[in-house]
Amino acid sequence: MFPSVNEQMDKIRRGVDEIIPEEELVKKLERSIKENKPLRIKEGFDPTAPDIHLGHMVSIRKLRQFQELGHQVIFLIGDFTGMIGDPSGRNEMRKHLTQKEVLKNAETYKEQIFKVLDPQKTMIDFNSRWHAKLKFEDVLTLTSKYTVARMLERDDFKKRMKAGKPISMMEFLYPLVQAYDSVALKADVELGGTDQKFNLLVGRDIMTEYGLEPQVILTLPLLIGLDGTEKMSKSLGNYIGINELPQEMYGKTMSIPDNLIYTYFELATDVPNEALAEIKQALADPAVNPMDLKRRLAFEIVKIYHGTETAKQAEEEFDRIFRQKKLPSDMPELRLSVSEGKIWIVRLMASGGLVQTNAEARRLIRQGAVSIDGRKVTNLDLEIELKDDFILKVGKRRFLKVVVIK
RNA sequence: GGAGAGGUUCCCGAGCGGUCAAAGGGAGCAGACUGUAAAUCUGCCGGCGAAGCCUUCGGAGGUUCGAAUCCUCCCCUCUCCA
Repeated sequence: MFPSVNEQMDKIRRGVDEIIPEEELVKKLERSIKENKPLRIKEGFDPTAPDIHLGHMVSIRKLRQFQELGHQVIFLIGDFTGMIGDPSGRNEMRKHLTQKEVLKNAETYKEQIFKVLDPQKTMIDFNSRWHAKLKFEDVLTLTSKYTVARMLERDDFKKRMKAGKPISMMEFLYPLVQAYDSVALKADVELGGTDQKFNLLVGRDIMTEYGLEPQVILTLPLLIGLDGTEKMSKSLGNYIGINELPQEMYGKTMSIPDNLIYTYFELATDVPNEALAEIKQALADPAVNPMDLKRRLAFEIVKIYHGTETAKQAEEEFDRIFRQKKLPSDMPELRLSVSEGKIWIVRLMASGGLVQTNAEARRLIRQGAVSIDGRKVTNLDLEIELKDDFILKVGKRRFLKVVVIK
């Protein structure tokens, strides 16, 4: 029923940062095979961020692999922990979401994760289910099982203490709250980013305290975002969302720094391990243009979320616009009436949605980024006579077709 | 409870009575170059039909011809002592 332990471990190990401890995972797998019982694989998600991006997909895809191996995935929505906010960095206490909002976000999650996960082998749960019921007494019991010194070992807390940054008591409790999720779910394995290592380890300790077999921890590298330095995140805007248009996805992928190509192949695509090795070699070869590998990467990524055909189209479109410098096959239109006579270039850019403010429009014109039907605009006061249709281009990739209605 | 330090534009971080829409870095955007929305270099980077004006430096008042800078109260944070 289940593949052999070795076979499973091979698959599980790819793209993983750490398995803590590996021997325990092997034992769990052995037992699972013997008793013909799937392992319970858990990962927690923030209820406020239903915009899933490639960074989230690194671990979600790993969950999928566990499903392929026959295991049970528990997709835990941290609607309770969400109001605390994970104490990573500078984020603050979150707003308490209503039941309605939580369910709505959960729907959004489903719609996205099931592009990759198998709904049959996915259990979606909410941690408010147990946390909301805990009495203060239970909370005290939980806190009695861990010490301040150990909690301060968390790298983030340590740094903030040193830097004189605030740590709220609530945040301080966060790892314990999350750890209790594993107790409630009796998880066999918990996945998370490398930044979650501490929290996941607390989960192990707390499970033992509650007389359960501790979960095995699997940490996955954090995917670096489009900027090439920070981890991919919605708040930094350096992400590729899996619901984005194929065109956007392709282009954004092409915008990653070349030195990230391999990592993206490894963490964000399905290319087999042998192909990965080839790619690594090719990247080291000065005769190979990294662009070609990046095109392949962009193609692979779009393919996962939109299918092969669409990925091809995205590629053609990208080539047309950026390599051949031609017009896109499809662009937003702005309809204006001849009766308006003339329109000021700056106003046109703003009303066409090409810029946010007039100042931005002026700036772009000054920088030589604006053209009409291919002719550069240099005059800030230009009044355009509305006679025939024309194409307004701003920068390399903002286009607007102005249609004049007669 | 006591004594200090601090809250600055998207982020980090300088400024400490006018020359401040506020140094520097990051992000972002643009141009050049190119092999790509890579890298690199250069420029821009609150708003307004704009050589003037408006809004911004935790909040509310006040001093002053003039405040991010000084004073008062309030909110928030940190450090040390208890």
